[in-house]
Amino acid sequence: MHQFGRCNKLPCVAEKHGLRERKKQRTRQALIEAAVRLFEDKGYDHVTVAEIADAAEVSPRTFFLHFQAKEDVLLANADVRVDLALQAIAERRAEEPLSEVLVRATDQMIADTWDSDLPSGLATLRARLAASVPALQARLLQRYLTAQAELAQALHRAFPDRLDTITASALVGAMVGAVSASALTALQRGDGPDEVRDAMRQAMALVARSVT
Amino acid sequence: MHQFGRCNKLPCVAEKHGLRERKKQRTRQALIEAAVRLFEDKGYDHVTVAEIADAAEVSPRTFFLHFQAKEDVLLANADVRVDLALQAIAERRAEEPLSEVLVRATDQMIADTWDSDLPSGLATLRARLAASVPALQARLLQRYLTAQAELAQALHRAFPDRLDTITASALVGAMVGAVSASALTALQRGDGPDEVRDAMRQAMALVARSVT
DNA sequence: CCACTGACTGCAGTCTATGTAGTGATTCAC
DNA sequence: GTGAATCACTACATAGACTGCAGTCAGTGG
Repeated sequence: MHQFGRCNKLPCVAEKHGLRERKKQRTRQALIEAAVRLFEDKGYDHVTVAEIADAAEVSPRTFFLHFQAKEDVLLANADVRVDLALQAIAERRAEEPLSEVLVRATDQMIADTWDSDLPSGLATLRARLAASVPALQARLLQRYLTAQAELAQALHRAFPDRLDTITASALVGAMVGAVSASALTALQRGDGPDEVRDAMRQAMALVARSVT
Repeated sequence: MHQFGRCNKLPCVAEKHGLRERKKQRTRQALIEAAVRLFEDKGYDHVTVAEIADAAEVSPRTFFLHFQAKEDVLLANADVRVDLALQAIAERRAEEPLSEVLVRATDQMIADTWDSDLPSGLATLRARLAASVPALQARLLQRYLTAQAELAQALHRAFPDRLDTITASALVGAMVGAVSASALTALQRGDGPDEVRDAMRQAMALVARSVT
């Protein structure tokens, strides 16, 4: 379920960063796993940060050294996906049309979600909790917004003539909005990983059609 | 579902629900005004609920009898009027194409939101704070998000052959995502109300193009 | 071997938010 | 009118998220 020792950060280059760093990542992973398990058991609201820390055998204070807020422990891998999309945009081939870049970037994110979050059930848990816990929902949206801003800026820089700032924002907003909405609907319908991925791709294709 | 919403804005004198109700609305208004003034003075983060309550000459406990959370005091009158969009969908004329219904519904929300926010003196502050305070940002979009499911369902019912559940979700998600993202970008750029509205319309048109 | 960094700890404190038990002013039933 | 019910509001207490500070100690690098 939770792959051990898997490199969930960027390219596994930074893996050899000494014992100290490895310990830190082990603590972080322990916190995440403890949190997920407790959330599944007792529900988000009935789990305190102190409990999570206790289950991970660290001080409560340490939790906040790793995560800005209680909610963030569930969004731990979100940053990686944004980086993937940014990279995909940066790697634009000469004369590659906008629609292709957009699809490639989005497909990267979908693929990563399918790889890491969907099989582990993390995506399902997150969707279920996000639907029922307002604080989490808010935080999730906030994350999406900052990510969207980054992506929009990158896209605007990649196509300075074609896309003004507003259009770039709208395009990214449409893409993220469509993909997450369809994913959420599929998840709530009880679809399996493959079906969820297909729903996301379908949404992506829909938005891609608006850029010709 | 809807609070008694005759007039949620300008001084609606005719609300003669007895002395008790009038007193309640007076303290509510006092809380809002105190909050706005303090937020302008010291910034959102540096104002505590206790201070707001104190300035309004009520107990801190009373604040939470009127508002679910600190953020809500600024969004008190900024309800998302989903009804208008739902109504616009329900009023679909025979043979009216999907894209037109979509645009009509979205335009309703844009126009109404903006019209009712403009005359209020708080609109500017709310926009500025919504663009800069993450917690508010999230709370505001959260309201739109809750509307998405309703809208998607309505759209699916209006076009049962044309739109399956996933596509309807994707479409609504794309629309809301695009409009929100472009509005936020415009706001953060310092645009005035009219420019923000134009940005929203531009985003709407972009998404509308994906349905032919 | 030793200075230094940095992950982690414990504690005290702030602030949001809620539960509980009241009080007093309105409102209603008779 | 008068007693009872209602309800906004209060004071008090508490949970729990999060922070600042002053450390400890293991890991790192010279």
